[in-house]
Amino acid sequence: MRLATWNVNSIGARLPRLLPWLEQTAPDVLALQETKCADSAFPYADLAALGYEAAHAGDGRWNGVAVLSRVGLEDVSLELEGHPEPRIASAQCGPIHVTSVYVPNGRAIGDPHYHYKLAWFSSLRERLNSFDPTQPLVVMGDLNVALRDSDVWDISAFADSTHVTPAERGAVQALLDWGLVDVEARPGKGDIPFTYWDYRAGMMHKNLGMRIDYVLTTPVVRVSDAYVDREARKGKGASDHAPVVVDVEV
DNA sequence: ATGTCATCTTAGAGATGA
Repeated sequence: MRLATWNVNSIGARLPRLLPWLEQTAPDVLALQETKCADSAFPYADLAALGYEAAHAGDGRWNGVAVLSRVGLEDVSLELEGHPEPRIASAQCGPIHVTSVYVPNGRAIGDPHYHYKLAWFSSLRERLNSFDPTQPLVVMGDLNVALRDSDVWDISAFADSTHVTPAERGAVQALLDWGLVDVEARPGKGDIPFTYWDYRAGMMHKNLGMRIDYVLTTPVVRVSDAYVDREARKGKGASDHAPVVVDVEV
């Protein structure tokens, strides 16, 4: 099976890039983040034409997540207890239970959104208690955390910044401690497999990026290949995130 | 690194968030 995750930064704006990418890459399951789309405007028909069912949580301008699948879509859940924003969507997709997550950005250390981010992570970890780490399970999406110093272009630029604090890293580590494995994409042409580059200041051109999009799997999901599709980040009309593509066997 | 992008309000540029 081929799994992928992609923060598309508006599915409406990205549809001319997303649909050809789906045809070319042909994932069996795709987790989307930042659809920025009311459910009534979600392009179900365009996706169905390519063979995908979709479970979408979205309320308009901000956030919004989805799970697309062409191998079945059962037991859909769009809720994280205590957190009404549409930041989680999960479903059983064939043999694997898949969850798409868009973790709050946090904005600045000490900001109310920073505490919200940590609380959201805590709820996500609690939610795992209703699952079995010996079963095939994937949690993927935009975690808005760089686990290691090497996951950002220059750690010295992140003094007093979010995404790299011990508390945020600890929140991701808690997911790993439950039994999830952080799938490491193979490097491209000698580059670090960043997944996000700011639109501003030529960051993509200079490869000043961050690895903040993750595919986390239980160990029974055997990974045969994983890569970041940097081509999808290039050119006109790109998202500021690149997709992460992972081939697995269950 | 702060050089962009997407969306909403409301009719054209500013606010917001990332």
